[in-house]
Amino acid sequence: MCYSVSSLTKARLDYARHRADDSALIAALEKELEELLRNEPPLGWVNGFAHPRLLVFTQKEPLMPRLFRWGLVPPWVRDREQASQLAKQTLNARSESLWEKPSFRESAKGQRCLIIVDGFFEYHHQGKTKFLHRMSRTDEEPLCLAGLYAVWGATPTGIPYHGCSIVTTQANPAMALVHNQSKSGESRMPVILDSNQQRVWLAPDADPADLQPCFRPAPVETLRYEAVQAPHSSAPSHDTPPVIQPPELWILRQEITLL
DNA sequence: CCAGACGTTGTT
DNA sequence: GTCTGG
DNA sequence: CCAGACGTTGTT
DNA sequence: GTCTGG
Repeated sequence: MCYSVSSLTKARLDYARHRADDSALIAALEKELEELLRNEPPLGWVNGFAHPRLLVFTQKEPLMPRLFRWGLVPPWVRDREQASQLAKQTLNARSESLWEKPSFRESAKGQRCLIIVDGFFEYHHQGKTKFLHRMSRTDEEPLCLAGLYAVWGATPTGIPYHGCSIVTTQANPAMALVHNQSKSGESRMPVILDSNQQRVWLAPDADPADLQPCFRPAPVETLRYEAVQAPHSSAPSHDTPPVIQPPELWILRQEITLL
């Protein structure tokens, strides 16, 4: 799950308000953000395998906006080829196994981050037809996802690669319906942090037990679940796919409302 | 010992 | 050429 | 994004 | 770097 997101300039800027509480700090942060995003195209739809740059706030510098590529490469990776292979395997990180996986455990200890997007995408299947859905917050705020990051290839020759990974957890009931695999198939969603959980996730001294409560699936009412026109190309798109209302999804709509 | 993996999701 | 999988 | 598949028969 | 599988 969570292999595509959207990340627009407005949402990125909106987020500045949450990262600070006095007006001077907010102004400074907004300035940093505008600088950082000046030449950064807005992404209405982007596939993780394209490794786009996403807006993150790190545990080390919680008030400094950064752009990290989607796809974490652990520091022990030897060569470029292996790095690009790893980056494709680390778009997501299971919250249940963060502490054991060689690719994630060092990042889990000291390189956690917040990843700011305004939506993520998932397919709903009906027979041979699939309907792309976009999930966003009902309160119109950007989504703050739990993330891990790592820096790779800090050599004299090249610029190091900054990569990140989106932490996932069990799907909430609405996501399970949208992502209708039912039965033994387990459905997943990204870990979405409220403002309290954001502080916990970035706390430098947090241990696994402290972080566990962050992994609770977001309440159903936190998100809006909309069918959208699936992009024709897998290339990153400036435009957010438009919302559609196919009659085939009337029952699904009803089921979600009744939750 | 040493080469090879190191990951996730969904099987509609 | 087009679809799928990672 | 981009590499890889794209299929059938018949069973040491 | 560390673990697993053959």
